[in-house]
Amino acid sequence: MLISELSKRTGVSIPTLRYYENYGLFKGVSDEKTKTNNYKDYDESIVEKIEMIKGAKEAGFTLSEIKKLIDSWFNKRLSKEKKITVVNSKINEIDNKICQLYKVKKLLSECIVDIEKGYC
Amino acid sequence: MLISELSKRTGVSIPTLRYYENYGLFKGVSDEKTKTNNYKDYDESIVEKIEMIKGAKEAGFTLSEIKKLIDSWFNKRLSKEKKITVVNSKINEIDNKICQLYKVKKLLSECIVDIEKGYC
DNA sequence: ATGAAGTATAAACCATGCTTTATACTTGTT
DNA sequence: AACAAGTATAAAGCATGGTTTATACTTCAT
Repeated sequence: MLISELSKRTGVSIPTLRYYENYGLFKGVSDEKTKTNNYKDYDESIVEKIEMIKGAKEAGFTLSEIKKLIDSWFNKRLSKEKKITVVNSKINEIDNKICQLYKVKKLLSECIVDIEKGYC
Repeated sequence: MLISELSKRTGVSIPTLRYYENYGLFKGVSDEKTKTNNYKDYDESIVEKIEMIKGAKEAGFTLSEIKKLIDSWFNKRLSKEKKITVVNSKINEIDNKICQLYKVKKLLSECIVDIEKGYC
């Protein structure tokens, strides 16, 4: 598919998609031999990749972190063990974030009690 | 306490503290009458406030969001009910973020299975 | 009383993650 | 054939959340 469809499918704006592609998060292919233009083609796997990027971003990861994750993920030279190590360390980070969020939630819940008591 | 101690107590750099103060997240007092300087004094409640800011930031809230929360929190003119509404809506946002993090975690766990099977 | 260290303020600078603008080529419709 | 709409690239612009720099005053130890 072309970039406009990719944008529709993922809900990510065209400039942002180009920014991501330029950043190295994914790569469309432009078939230089058979086509007169250099329009790029994006396949289904890229839709999935972008959904993953969106999720990771909402979870608070930076593009640089996401890129590292994707790079190790699709790097054929990396051993299974090393890939798993990278992904597991991200899972740990997510656990920490979840833990942090529960702490803030607790703080805010206490805050509500204080408000009800008229302390603030 | 003075700003350098506040920095030590909270682990937040002095320029960042000044940035936050300037942003309106808290306010030190400089006693114009009794002191020859204009050094500001920060009390214990400000340490707590900054811990809260740190937590909220790690949880992914922007300074602008945090400011709104603090403003409503300490705004005497706001009714109990309105304060509680503001804080509850933040709690909802936190729940959503937690949910999102679990989704990404699930994605990464599936990814590990794929790596083990040699799919990527 | 002098120099090092702490404080304050303002302004410039910087990285991240985009968005906007400008330019140029391609395609598709009429 | 011509014009709107889509694609590509590069560069500039922008908001957020700081850090760095420059300048000046205050305090503290000697």
